[in-house]
Amino acid sequence: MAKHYDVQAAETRWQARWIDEGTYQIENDDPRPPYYVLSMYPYPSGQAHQGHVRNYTFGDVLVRFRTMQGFGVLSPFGFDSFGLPAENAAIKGGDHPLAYTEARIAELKASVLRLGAVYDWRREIRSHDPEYIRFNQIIFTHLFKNDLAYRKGGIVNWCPGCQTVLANEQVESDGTCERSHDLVERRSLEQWFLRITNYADELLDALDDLDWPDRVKTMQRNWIGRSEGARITFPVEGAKDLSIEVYTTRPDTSFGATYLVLAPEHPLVDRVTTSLQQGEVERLRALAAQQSDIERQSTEGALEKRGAFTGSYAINPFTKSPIPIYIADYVLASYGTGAIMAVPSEDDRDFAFATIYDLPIIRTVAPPEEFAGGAYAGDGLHINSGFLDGLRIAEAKSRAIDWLESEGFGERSVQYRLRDWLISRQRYWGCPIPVVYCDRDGIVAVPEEQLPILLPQDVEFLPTGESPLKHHPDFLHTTCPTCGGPARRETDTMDTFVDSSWYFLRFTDPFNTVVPVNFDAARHFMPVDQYIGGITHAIMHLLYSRFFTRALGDIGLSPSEIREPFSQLFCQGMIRLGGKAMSKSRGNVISPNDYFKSVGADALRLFHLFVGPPIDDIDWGDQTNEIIDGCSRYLRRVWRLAVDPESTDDAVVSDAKDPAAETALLLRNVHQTIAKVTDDLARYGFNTAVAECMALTNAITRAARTGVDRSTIDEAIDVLLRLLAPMVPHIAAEAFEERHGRHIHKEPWPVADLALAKDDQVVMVIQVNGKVRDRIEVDATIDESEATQLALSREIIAAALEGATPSRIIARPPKLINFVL
RNA sequence: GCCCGGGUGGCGGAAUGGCAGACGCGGCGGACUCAAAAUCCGCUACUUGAAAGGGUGUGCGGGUUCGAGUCCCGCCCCGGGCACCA
Repeated sequence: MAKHYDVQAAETRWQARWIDEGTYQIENDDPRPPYYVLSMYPYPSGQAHQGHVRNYTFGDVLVRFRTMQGFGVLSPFGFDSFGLPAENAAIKGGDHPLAYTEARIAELKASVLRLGAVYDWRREIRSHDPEYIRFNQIIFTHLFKNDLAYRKGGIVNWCPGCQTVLANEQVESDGTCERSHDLVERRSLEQWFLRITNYADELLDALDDLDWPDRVKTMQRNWIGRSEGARITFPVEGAKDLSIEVYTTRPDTSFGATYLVLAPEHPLVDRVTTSLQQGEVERLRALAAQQSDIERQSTEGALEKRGAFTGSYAINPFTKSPIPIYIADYVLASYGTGAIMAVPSEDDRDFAFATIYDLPIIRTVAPPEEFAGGAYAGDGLHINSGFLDGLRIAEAKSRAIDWLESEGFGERSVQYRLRDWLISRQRYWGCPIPVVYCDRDGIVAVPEEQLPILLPQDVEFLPTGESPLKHHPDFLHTTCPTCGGPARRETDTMDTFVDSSWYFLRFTDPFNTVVPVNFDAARHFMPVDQYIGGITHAIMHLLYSRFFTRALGDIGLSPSEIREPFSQLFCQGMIRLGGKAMSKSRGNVISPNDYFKSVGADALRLFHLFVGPPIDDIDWGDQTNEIIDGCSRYLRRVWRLAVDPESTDDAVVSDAKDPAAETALLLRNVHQTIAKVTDDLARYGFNTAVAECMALTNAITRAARTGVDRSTIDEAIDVLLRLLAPMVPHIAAEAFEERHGRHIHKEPWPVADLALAKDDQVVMVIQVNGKVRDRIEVDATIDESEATQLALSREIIAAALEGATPSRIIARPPKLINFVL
């Protein structure tokens, strides 16, 4: 009597067993070669969605595959459990963020367990755990002491929807908040920053050697935005002690600098503005201050209203001529020196501005004959440029800088688009910044032994837009750790990206209660061999993590030789429903739970692996359920083949051929499949790995019908089950146990015997003038002349040649022969 | 505007410069069944042809090559990222 496969029972039984037996627990002194597979830890949003399923399935396949290959695989899981949704829910009258978050974690964890993804759960991290908070705060105080964390006032991004400031990385290019999509405002506030800019060059240069997708590397390069040029000092005419420094990437065009432009917020604006121009300058400053970034960066609108003359002049050090000083909103205070020299002949914006304000335009690079007019940014010979005349751009640049340096008017300078990372948030549900403000001692970091500073539980969540911590006297009022006098506690919490910037290091030894990172464990497992997650984190999380890994190393909290956290990164495609990315905030989520109940986790996993290349986006559409049913059907077929062979024996015989040849064919198939699947899994070719397994299944079915002996078929089935084990772990385990009483996930990965995999008969294609005219089966060792003779002996070929003698014969035995007339 | 991807049957997708369409979905036909479901077997790019066979075909136009989905040049379309950064 055939054994029925009860999907629910089998899947939950194996899931319990992997945990109970600690199959995927790993010790830090494990003697096997280490291998670290990590899926980006999720924000706990409740039930898993298909994006999670996809991510964790890919990771799980690698964990199980590498384990079977003999690696000591570290596969941890955790939750990025601080964040706004929990607090917003509380404000809307829901549970306390803590209760809310833990309930959502429980839901998500249940889905992950039910998917059959395996982790060393002893290592689970939750960002809101007091222990994790403590280490986060210890790291912060070390960053503070090493001057990598600092407090600074200035213009910052304020999201009215989230009621907090944001890092530059969290503002989209259209000036909206990356979370809430509210228009971000500019406010002048004092905030906490981390000095990521100290690492700008290293973060940029190290990208070259990283095995990451090019688009992610490009995005990081653009974000860091290194540019090389010069700072040039322009003395202000008639004011001995006053000069304006500009940054330019084109010092070679300095002879064409016909005016200067300061950002409206530039500190010298007041000093260079004459009383006559006061009104005009004030009008523009007021306008710029109230404008959002989006308006200010718009290229639309009349430039007439966007600039103002200050009334003063500066001396161009190259020409010694006085040039007017303007202010304009298109010059950003935060980049370079907040002031530019305008060269209208070689810069589009300057050209447009100069045209409207009727400022002189002097060409310093000769444009080509056919040039239509306007600003010319291309290469050419310099003109009107004194000692630079006749030079091309590159040479002129370096000569100009040499001159500036020798004359004392400026120097070579490198600028970055990257700004320091603003990490303070005016919200409750995050890691408190462990600092107090004392009237006597100023800003004081809380000593390590007094950490963690935990969030008070007894707070009220009101829709006032202010952090409840500000109104919690017991939290707010404290004593200064230095002088013991009264002090005020910092009420801002950290950006949750801080939590996720080092959790992968913590995973290597989360049991350690003394230090954030255990050096030995980090050296053993780091860097992460395979990091898997969405492209949405291409800049923020991945850049911050690269920065943290370096910074922690440099301040002695982690081994300093570990510079890069993730040696290989894989960004899976999105899942779209109705043309839109599937996400909880859009409410177009398809829960995996229904599929667990109907077809089971294996079928759903198989679908995600098979449907297409993992890097591509997938559309969840009308056909999706049919494909999932097809996956389920395939698995039932494998079950019957492996556990219930009688059902296939019924159909036997009709096809009986030469059993010896068929047996050899099957064996060849088996070993070719092993080679292909092994290769595919190592390079994320999951869809083709599945296809190969299906093809092998077809071959075994046919072999059973054509009289191949039982032992060869059994051998093939056992290989098939082992190849499938990482992808569909439950049914493979159940079938293998049924057949052998052993645990398939403790079996070694099959190794291809290349001698057996070799074809001895192959199909040779015969072409005439590159067109396929015939194909014949030949010996794989056939040589050129044999192949040619054989091909010429074919009637079809003789007919195609029409008696002519080929002028050329391209022979590529045993695959192809091409007669060229 | 700049920088990445991508464009292959009815659909998802395969193809180290060498048989285009593996594998699957859907469809069609058959076997089993009283019947249905399930399962199994076969066919399934387009076109012409009764058939054998022929012709055409990987977004468009050129090129390299004995041979191009694949390499090169120029376009078109789709998706994504960046964009007063001096």
